[in-house]
Parts: sequence; C-alpha cells; structure tokens
Amino acid sequence: MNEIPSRYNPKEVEEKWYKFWEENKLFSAKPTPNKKPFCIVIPPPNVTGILHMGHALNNFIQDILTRYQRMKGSEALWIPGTDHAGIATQNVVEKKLAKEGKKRQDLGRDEFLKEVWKWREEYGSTIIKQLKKLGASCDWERTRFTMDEGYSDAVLEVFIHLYNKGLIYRGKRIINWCPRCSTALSDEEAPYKELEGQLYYIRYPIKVTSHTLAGTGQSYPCGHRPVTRKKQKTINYVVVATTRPETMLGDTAVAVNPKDKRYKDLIGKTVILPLVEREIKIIADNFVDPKFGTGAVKVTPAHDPNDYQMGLRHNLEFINIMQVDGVLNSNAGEYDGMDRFEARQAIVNDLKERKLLEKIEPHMHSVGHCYRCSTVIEPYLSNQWFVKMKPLSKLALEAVKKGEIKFYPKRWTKVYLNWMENIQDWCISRQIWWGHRMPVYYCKNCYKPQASGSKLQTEKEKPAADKGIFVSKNKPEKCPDCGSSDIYQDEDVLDTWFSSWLWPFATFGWPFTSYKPQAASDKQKSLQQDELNYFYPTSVLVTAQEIIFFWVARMIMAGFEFMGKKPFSDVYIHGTVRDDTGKKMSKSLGNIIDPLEIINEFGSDALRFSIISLTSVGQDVFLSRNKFEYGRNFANKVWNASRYTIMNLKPEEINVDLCAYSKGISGLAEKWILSRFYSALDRIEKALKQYKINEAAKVMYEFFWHNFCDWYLEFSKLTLGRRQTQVVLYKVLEKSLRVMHPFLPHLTEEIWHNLPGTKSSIMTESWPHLQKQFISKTTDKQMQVLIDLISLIRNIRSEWHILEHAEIECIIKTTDKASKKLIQENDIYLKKLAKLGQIKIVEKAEDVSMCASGVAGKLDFYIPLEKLIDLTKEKERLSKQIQSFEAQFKALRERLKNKEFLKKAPNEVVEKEKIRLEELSKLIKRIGDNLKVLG
RNA sequence: GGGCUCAUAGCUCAGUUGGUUAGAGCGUUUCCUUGACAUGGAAGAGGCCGGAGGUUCGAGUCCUCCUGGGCCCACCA
Repeated sequence: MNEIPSRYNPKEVEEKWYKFWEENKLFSAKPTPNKKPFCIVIPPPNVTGILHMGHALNNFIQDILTRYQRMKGSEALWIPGTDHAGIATQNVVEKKLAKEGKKRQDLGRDEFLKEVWKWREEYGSTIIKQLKKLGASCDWERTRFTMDEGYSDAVLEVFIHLYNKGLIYRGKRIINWCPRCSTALSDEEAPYKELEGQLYYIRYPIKVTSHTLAGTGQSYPCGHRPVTRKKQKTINYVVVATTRPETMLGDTAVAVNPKDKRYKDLIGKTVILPLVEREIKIIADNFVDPKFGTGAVKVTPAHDPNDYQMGLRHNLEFINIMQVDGVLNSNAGEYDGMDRFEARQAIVNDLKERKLLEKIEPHMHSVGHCYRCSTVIEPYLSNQWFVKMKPLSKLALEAVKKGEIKFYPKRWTKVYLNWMENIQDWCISRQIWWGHRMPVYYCKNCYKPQASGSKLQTEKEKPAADKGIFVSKNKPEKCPDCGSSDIYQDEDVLDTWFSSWLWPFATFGWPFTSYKPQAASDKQKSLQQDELNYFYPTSVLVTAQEIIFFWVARMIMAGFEFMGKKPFSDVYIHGTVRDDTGKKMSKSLGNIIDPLEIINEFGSDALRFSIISLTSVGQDVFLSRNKFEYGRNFANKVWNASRYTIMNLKPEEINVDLCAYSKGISGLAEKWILSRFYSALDRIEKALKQYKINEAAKVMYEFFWHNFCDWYLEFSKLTLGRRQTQVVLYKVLEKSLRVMHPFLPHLTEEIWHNLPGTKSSIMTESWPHLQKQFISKTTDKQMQVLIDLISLIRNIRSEWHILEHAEIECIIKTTDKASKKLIQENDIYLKKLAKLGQIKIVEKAEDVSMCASGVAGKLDFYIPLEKLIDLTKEKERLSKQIQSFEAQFKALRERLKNKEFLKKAPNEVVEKEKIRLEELSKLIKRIGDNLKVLG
C-alpha cells in the first residue's frame, strides 16, 4: 500500500477516469421497468460558447443530482447538447470572413451556410469537450444540436402546428431592431440599460393663419412663446422634447393631452416640421403626459412603439426614415446616407443654426441594447412573424399556480407568474441566415405583398386570409391556390429560442418523423417513443435566473402545447457567478476566472467542491482564485484519510455485513462514529431533497474532517488490532466515499479502486441506506464528554506551557456512576490523546490548591501543577509578564489619547492599536487569574 | 412606479419550523515537521447578528418602519 502517494494528484486521477468512464459508457440510461426514471436536460450552451464559471456551477448541480439519483437506484439520464445560437454564431463566422476581407453577401446564402457548418464541425464540440472536463456524467452518445435534421424537423412541425392553429401571424409592427446584426429581436433579447442621454427641446413653428395668437400681445403659456424675428414679425412655436432628434424627420403629428389647458387652443392646428418643412397636425391623445417635458410630443409612428399606437389611433402616415443598417434613407431628405448618430448631430447643429433648438438638458433614460452585440437597438417598423402567446400561457400559468411545477427557491414563482400574466406576443423571425429557415412559401403568381406604410395588418387579421402563402416542411411543387410552380421561400429564419423551447422532448426524437432514412424505421421510431414516454416529463430543470423568460417559461408552454404535459416538475434557479467585488463575470470586463485554469491548478473535484459549497440556494456566488483552496484541501484530506485507512486495513477481517455484525461493536468510539455518520447521512439526504446542495456538502465536510479524521482516526490508532475497529474504519470510509462521490467524482473513484473489497466503478454502486438504529444521542453525549475533557486538558497544557512530552496527572471528581464508568472504560483514549500519565477518580475533592481545573459533563477535573512546572519560576515569569503588559497597556492608552497621533497616523494604524489595546487588557486579566491559582 | 434580494467575526459566507453558550472557511496569535495529511495538527483571540419599534416566557430568525448595497420588470417624448 505504500505506493499510494501522500499527495492527491488530480491531473493523473482525472485523466485515468475520463477514459474509463467513456469506454465503459457508464452514463447511458434506457427505459427499465420497475425502475424510477430520473431525467435532466442540460440547458444547451451556446455552440460558440466557451466554458465559464456559470456553466461550471450549472453543470455541477446537475451532475450531483444525477449521480445521486443514479446511486439511489433511479434510471438516471442526463441529455447534453448545444443550441445553434443563430445571431452569435453568424457573428463569429462573419468576423472570420471579415479577416479575409469578405462579407457574407459576397458568398451568398448557400455558400455562407456551408462556411458556418464548417465552423461548427471544427469548433462546435469545444464546449462539449469542456463539459466533460467537469466530470459531467451526461449520456454523451445522445448529444443533440438544435440544427440536427431530426431536431429541425420538430421545429418545422411546431411552426406548422401553430400556424394552422392560427397562433402564428405575420404583421407590420414596431420591433426591436439591431442595426449592427441587421435583424429583429424579441423583447427579451433587448435588455434595457440606464444611460445618460440628452433631452432636446425643439421648436416647431405653428403655421400662421388668421386665428393664431400672433401679435396679440397676450401672455403665452409655456411651450409656445413668441420669438421676435426682425422687428415686426412674431412667430409662434410649439416646443417638443425628444431624446432622439433625428427621428423628427419621420414625424407625422404633434400630440398633446386633451385636458392640457395650455394647448387647448392648438389642437387641430398645423405646425411646420422644421428642416423637412412638412405640414403636420397637432392632435390630442390621452397617452401624452402633461408633466413630462413641455407636454407636447412629436409623433413618429414608424420609429417608436407608442407613437405607432398613436399613429393607428389617429390614422397617421408611417414614414420610415432608416435603412436596416441604421443609415438614413431617402425619406430623410438631405440627411440621406448618414448614420443615425451622425444625423442626430447634424440635425442638432442645423436646428441650432435656425434658432429652433431651445435647450438641451441632460436626461437619464433606459435604452435597449442588443443582447448579442450591445448595439443600441432601434425601434423599427417592419414585417415580422409573431406567436400569439396568450393562448399558450393558460396551462403554463395554471401548472405553476397549482404547484404542479415548483420553483426552487420559491420566490421565482412570482416573477414567472407576473411575466406570464403580462405576456406579449413573441417576435420569432430573424433577418439572418443561420438558423431554421421559415417553412413559409409564397407563390409569385398569386401572392401580393402588402404595400408598405399605408395599410397595416393587425393581429386580428387571420394569416390564412392571404392568398398564395402557405406553410410546409418541404418546398411545394405547385401553389395550392393557383397551381403555379413559381414558388419561393421566406428569407427569414426562426429565433433560436423557437427551437430551444422544444428541448425537453425534441431531444428524444419527437415527432419521430426524421428525414434520416435509418431513423425512420419503425423499430427506431418506437424505441424513441418508448424513451420519451418513460423519461418525460423530466425531473428537474437547473438553470440561471437570466433565462427564466427566454427559455424556462417557453419550455413550459411548449410542453403543454405539444406533449399535453408539463416538461419538468421542478425548476431549480441558481445564482449568478460574480467576481469578489460583485461584478458579473464577463469577458468584456476582463474579470473572468477560467474554470479550465482552475481545474489545471486545483483539480476538477476541488473546483466542484469549492463552488458548490460556496453557493447557497438561489444566492449569487462571489468567486476569487484563493477560494478554490477550500475544495483542494478537502480533497487532499479525503485522500490522506483513505490512505491511512487502506494502509492499516486487514482485508481478511473486514468482509462482514455491518448490520449483522453490529452486536460485535462495543467500543464507544466505534459506536460514536457510526452514529455521527448516519446522522450526517440523514441530513445530507434531507438537504439534497430540497436542492440544498451546499448544505449537503457542508455536512459531509464537517463529518469527514472534524469527526472522522480529527477524532475517530486518532482513536482508531490505539485499537487497530481489534476486529471492530477494522470493520468500522472500513465501513465508515467505504460508505463515506459513496456519499461523497457526487461531490468528488474523480477522487472517490480512484480511492474506490484502491480500497479492498470493492468492485467495478463507484458510480454504479448504490447510495448507503440510512440505518437509523446506529444513531444514538446517548453515545454522542458520552463521547462529547471525552472530547471536551481532552480539549480542556490540552488547553491547560498550552496555557501553562507544559512541555509536550511531560506526562500529567489528572484527578477526576465525580459522584455520577455513568461518568465514572465512561472514564474507566475509555482511559486509553484520555491517556493517549491528552497525554495523561495517571488518572485518579475520586468522589470528594482532595486538596486542589495549585491545580488547574475544569468541568466536562458531570465531572470536575484537576491538574496538579506542582510537579509539572517550577511554581516559583512560573510566578516570576507571570509577574514579569504582567508588568510588561501593563506598561505596554499604559503607554498605548496614552498614545491613543494623544491628539497629534490620532490626527497624523493613518486610520489603519489607529485601528490596529485599538485592537492591540483590547488584547492587552484581556491578556493581563488572564495572567492575573493564573497568578491567583498559584496563590 | 411595481417586485425581489442582501446587511451576522478583519474578509467571504452558513444559520432548518422562533429555544440553552450564534457557526464554518480564509486571515490572525502561540505551539508542534508525531509513520495518513504542513494542501496538516493542537490551543487561542475575534460578534450590541445594519438601525428603531412591535409580537412572545423567549427573536439573528416573525411583523412594521428606516438606512445602505445588488438585481428584475414596466415607463421613459
């Protein structure tokens, strides 16, 4: 056994076991009668992604749950995979092309997609390989990708299903537009950030008619003050406030609140839109808040969602002034061709020049940003496809309300319900190339696209009313309306989340009509269906709070709509990984701690154990490099305790059934460690049931380190020859390893193989059964007395500077029979661990002067000091010490009263001195007490 | 504007349904390289549990308010 190194080397151990695990396919699962299914689907990481701490945390939680269930006897399946991340992947490949000086348009759609697939072949499995490094026990053979043929089939199936049900419609709407990615985004993909912007007050001249206030000389309310130009002529203005002055080019009205007295007379009048010289009306609309800005609003129906609604209400013109890339178009007149921000500046300058800019105020406001490239999004009017969400949300709401789906921690239920109750339609079309192309076809002959701008399709209009437009998985040969074969497909692709929301069932091959000839065979099909029936609904979904709306909520809706059942029973929302200053870890901030680097330095298990222990349910976790020492040290401790045990085991004595043998266990230490083990096991299982994984890890840590290693291993050294010590040592270690396995998979596997009497992999072993009969409060209490006694004696040793090797005598005073017996039976432990020479048990106190003393349980104890230390010398030493400390104390106190010192010394120094002062006063007190003992 | 969350040792955090003396890791002080382990062992020091009220025999824990961090949603001309 000497070949086991004294230091745990994670690298070696990990490499050894990855091979073993993969070769033996220990992570596969299939429908098994009489076995409880347990299934988790991985939140599919972005295919362009690189492993970060968030992934690590997420996967560790899932892996611990999966391994635990597997050991508990469930048929545990964990399905891995990646999503195609439409925009992100396209961006990556476009960047690559840009280096070669090419644009995707140069290649054309088909060639570009070939490039993307090439990229995905090369780099798409990076993240999967990295997940393996974490020790994730996924069924790797089932790795899915949202763009796989079978999976794509599910996406198209779903689109067609919803379209035929009237839940998908196309409409011209204001959507979030990213000018850089040149595509529409859903509301969830355009997070708002607070920005310091500016509020521009612009004068819109009122068209002069005989009824205007011009020249009347009356006082003017705020907002339309006269400005004198040249001498005689007075012009009136309406002043509007805006943060995006460039959108004025698309204004088609000015709106005021109908109740606003200031503007009462102006409603219905006409103003001249500056720079463009367009005549637009002043309208009244309740939307306008009289308190904001000037109480008058410019209305740009094509570039603002609220203005768009006003445009509909007042039948205004919709003027689009921008191209898809954020550059102004010909509707912008002389600003045609300018970028939106460039145009903003130009317009502001021009307005200044014409004295039409009243003022500029700083203004905090939230602006939407693209969640992929952080570009400021533009509210943009365009033709997009939407999913009606209200009908889908009904069952998804009920299921959570009824508790059929539970959130952990509970508080997320409210967040979910709130979002679901106010759900908005989902914009699912994206103007990019990489993704599932819309299964929508148009007939060139009979489909007539709507004229843009004038007439707008509303949600109420049924898409089916359109002639020459149809949905189909494959390109139809002929138009079902007119028979023409001149057919073309919609250019847009579907939102990536429109495929991810099917993940819990599409990963099983649903709807089982794959294009692949071999998979289409009946046998394969029914096999997959069996699997789906067996594993669906899945058990728990583990994910981060950021994607509750993106993904979790939508999966629940999809589950009910397409499977008629919830997709999972529990949703575990873990916190966000942050750096130690509380900032979210992100590449752009440069505060990333790379999990692979940590694995390299500390080991995968150390990373896992540390991060899991630091994360309490739903709470954000703050990481810094040194925190991983926690897990590393524990792993090393486990390694060494196992090493000691293995070195001292006699394999021939340990092969017994613990329950059957239990009558042979009489030693207090043995009974105690079993009691501690099983009560820890109980707490661990309770914690895991509630997903309190950090607590389970903590209980394990405390038991193993502070009970098993600190005490039992020390006790065992004295009785290694006894059979019961051999059995208990072995059984407790062996069971502990099994319990620790989900938390330290690599390490426990390696030890398992070195442990006598074990076979195969620890992964396929069962979780220890809770044997409550071993838990005994009496035993715990008795042992606590011994432990306290030993600790107190050690304390006295340390305080009186009694030499390590000096054997000391101890007088124990007690009238309690049980305590007496306890000491008599376990004096071997006391003698060895507290280094006692003689133990004298008495019922009445003898002369106990010159004794250090203490109390443990129902017994008092005394240590005569005379023989151990030179009392006069000690007295002298203590007296000297106390004098010196008192002098220091006085000096320090004076110093701290000194105003000069307080003024000039840095705060830290003053604080330190104060602490020192307190320390000194306590030291003085303690030495004084000791002097009293000496008389 | 609506909602959530946090405040406990110098630092990072645990603390179950209210219940004896509030815990851990790191750091720190003293001692120890003892045949499992210095990535370790032994013994210490260190806390008005953010503030103010209230409920209770009893509050770190429950309620109300306040202060100060962090987050989410909605609106934002």
